[in-house]
Amino acid sequence: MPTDVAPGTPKYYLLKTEVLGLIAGLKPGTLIPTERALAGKYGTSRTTVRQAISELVAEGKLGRIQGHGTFVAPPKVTHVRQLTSFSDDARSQGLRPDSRVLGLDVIGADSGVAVQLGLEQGDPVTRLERIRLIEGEPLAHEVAWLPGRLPRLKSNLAKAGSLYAVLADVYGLRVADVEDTVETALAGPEDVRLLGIGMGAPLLVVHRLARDANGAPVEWTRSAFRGDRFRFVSRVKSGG
Amino acid sequence: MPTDVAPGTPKYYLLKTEVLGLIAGLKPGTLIPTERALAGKYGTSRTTVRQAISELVAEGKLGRIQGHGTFVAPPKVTHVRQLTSFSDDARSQGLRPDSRVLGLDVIGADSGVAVQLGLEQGDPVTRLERIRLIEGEPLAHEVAWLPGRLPRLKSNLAKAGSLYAVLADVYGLRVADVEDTVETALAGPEDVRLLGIGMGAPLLVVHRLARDANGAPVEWTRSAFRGDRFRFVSRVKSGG
DNA sequence: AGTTCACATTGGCATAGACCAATTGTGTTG
DNA sequence: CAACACAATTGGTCTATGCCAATGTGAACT
Repeated sequence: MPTDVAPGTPKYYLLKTEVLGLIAGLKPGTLIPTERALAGKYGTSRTTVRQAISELVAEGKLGRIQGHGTFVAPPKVTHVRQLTSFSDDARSQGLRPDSRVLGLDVIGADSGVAVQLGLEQGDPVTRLERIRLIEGEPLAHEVAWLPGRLPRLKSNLAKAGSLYAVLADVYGLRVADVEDTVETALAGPEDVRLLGIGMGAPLLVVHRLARDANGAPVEWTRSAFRGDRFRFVSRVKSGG
Repeated sequence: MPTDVAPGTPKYYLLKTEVLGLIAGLKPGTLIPTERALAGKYGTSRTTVRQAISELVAEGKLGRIQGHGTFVAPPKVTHVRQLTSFSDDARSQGLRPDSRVLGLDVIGADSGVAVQLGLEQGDPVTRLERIRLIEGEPLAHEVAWLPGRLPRLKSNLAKAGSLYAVLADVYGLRVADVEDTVETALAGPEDVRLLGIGMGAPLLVVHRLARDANGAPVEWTRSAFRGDRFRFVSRVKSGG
């Protein structure tokens, strides 16, 4: 461990940089020593080792599986969050996207959804809940609310894959502009279950409101992306 | 504490929801019981209380000051990350922005910066390091690299405030489009020192590459925003 | 009245140890 | 040879405790 450090730097942070050096250049998937081994090697408690490793996991540098071990994580996936769909974007990077529908129902809008979509509370909305996967790994949990009923959406969605394509081609709903809100959040039990991540793992939560050319809301979506596996890119061109 | 919970839910998570209920409706700034008091009240160890509170702090729900206490945090600031400047955007929301210049030098480009700006390693670049404040609170740490030398930038910047305004009006550099990459990161010692946050606090790190109308790089910036105090908004209009 | 200093309080960091849960390898059994 | 049972290993959670660092308070002293 380094000796010439700024005073006040916590020991777990030194250990963190130590482990970072340890894994530099290693291939993703390579197992690193166990927590107990690291604690012994660096003369610290397992608690301290866990804090260091927890942060490296949160940053996407390491992954860990209970009963198996801690390993070097694969690099983050870059997601260009434009009008393009999740699927198209992934494919353009040579990645194999997939989507699993967890639920598709017509329900009464709760107050939050009603406000966003400009409806009255209780008005019928279509709720589509999906898990987004890349290379077979679940990376995002997405719940979309669409105004009204969309008959046969499930089968249409199965055929086309992309929600925006189905909305445009089948239902004549064209998205003209979107507004995304991006913030950080921490994984709760549901995120843990659906995404296979650890409690408290950082998430990038995106709320999207899509409108058609007349400004009428078409879609209100909440997406929770794994913060350790994702980064977003947005491009903006000047009007002038 | 709740009794009818999903099996396998950690105790610290129950405590977290408990505290969330405790602070619902309280004004920002209100002090909550001390960690030791909560540990006693809920029959847990202080370690567990700290884990629950740490996550609430990371989510921007609580804040804490050593020696003082733990308190309800003010709501997040929403930042519309467009071509508009930080200052203009804050002002448009009725907030008082400020900027503190930490450093302004001409240096030789390191390899990373050279790649982004399309220069050779060692070519002169102007490095501008700033802290961004809103309502007197430091919320972001920003380092910008600009190709070449920009004489008298410091005084011009002091007059205009906005970097983009100075670049356009004084140096004739007009930003035509930008590409932002947003990802999560965790605060290290330097972020802690500059932003007054806790070790390991979540950050929203944005890398921006700005180009002029000819596609020539104008600016390469790394910004670290406090993830507990910020959310980003981006609007995209369809071309068609 | 103002300043200084000691002390109690509160959060920050770290230790040591215990038990649980998931995984994996091993050996036994059918 | 396949299937199952079991034990070892490894990460996940929690307790109990100690000391440090920053803050605020109040007494003591100019």
